[in-house]
Amino acid sequence: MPRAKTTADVFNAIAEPRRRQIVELLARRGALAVGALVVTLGLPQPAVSKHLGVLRKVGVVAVIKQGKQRVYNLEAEKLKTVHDWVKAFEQLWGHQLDRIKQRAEHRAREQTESSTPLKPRKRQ
Amino acid sequence: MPRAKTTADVFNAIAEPRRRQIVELLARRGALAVGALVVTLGLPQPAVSKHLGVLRKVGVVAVIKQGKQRVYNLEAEKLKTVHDWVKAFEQLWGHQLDRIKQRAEHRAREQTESSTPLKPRKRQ
DNA sequence: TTGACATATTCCCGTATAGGAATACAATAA
DNA sequence: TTATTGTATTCCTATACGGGAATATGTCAA
Repeated sequence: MPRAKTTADVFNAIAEPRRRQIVELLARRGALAVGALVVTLGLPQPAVSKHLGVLRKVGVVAVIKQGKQRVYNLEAEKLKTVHDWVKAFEQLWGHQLDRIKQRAEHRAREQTESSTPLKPRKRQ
Repeated sequence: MPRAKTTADVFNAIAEPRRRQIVELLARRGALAVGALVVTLGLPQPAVSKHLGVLRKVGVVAVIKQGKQRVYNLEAEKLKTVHDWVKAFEQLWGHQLDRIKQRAEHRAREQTESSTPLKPRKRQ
């Protein structure tokens, strides 16, 4: 199986730096038409349209027609998925790194059903 | 240019569901040897080793040798990059979605230097 | 040594890209 | 209609994947 499609989920969609840039822009400046994004990003228009297509397929942006323009705006809630996922590990960085690592090394002993006897590890 | 390497940055690395699973496991159960991950994930060992290789290259996990085992543990700080990125959009979801959309539509008018005059948009 | 176990690496394959170039489509104006 | 502007789509190519199978490497014990 190859890599998942970029449109498979939000994680894949925002893996591409340009697409993250687009998200940032829409967040900072509100909804923007394709042309505005083209100018700001300095990318060829088809490239921008393609990236927007990916973001749209995963629901991170939405379009509204406005004359001949297509105005894209951010659907930030869709980023909540990612937020919630990383947030779960928030407590693991910051301060008590050492305690975490110790616990980790401790657990490392009861690995693998073959439970290889390992020399005792100085704990706590 | 093809898609960026999965080892290009943390965003690309965690785009793969199995790798997110590995991260979750290491967070929940502390450091684990490859064998333990193989058992828990139900994946062939080479697959697990490859995923760990990617996570290791971007610094999300670290290895320590322990006998013939390789014990991997999470380096959660590396996920902070992602956390910080999405956190910036936190305020955009939640309640006042409508107000945001309104502002967006408002801004949509001063798009594109060609500043196409657009008919006023019914608001509220 | 040899053997057994744990893990990593290599090779193959079908699939999916991102970017560039060219073109198609849509909406409006004249 | 035709022309023009704004955007999307198609075709191309080089690159990179993830999984499977097979094999290599490493570490310890006998």
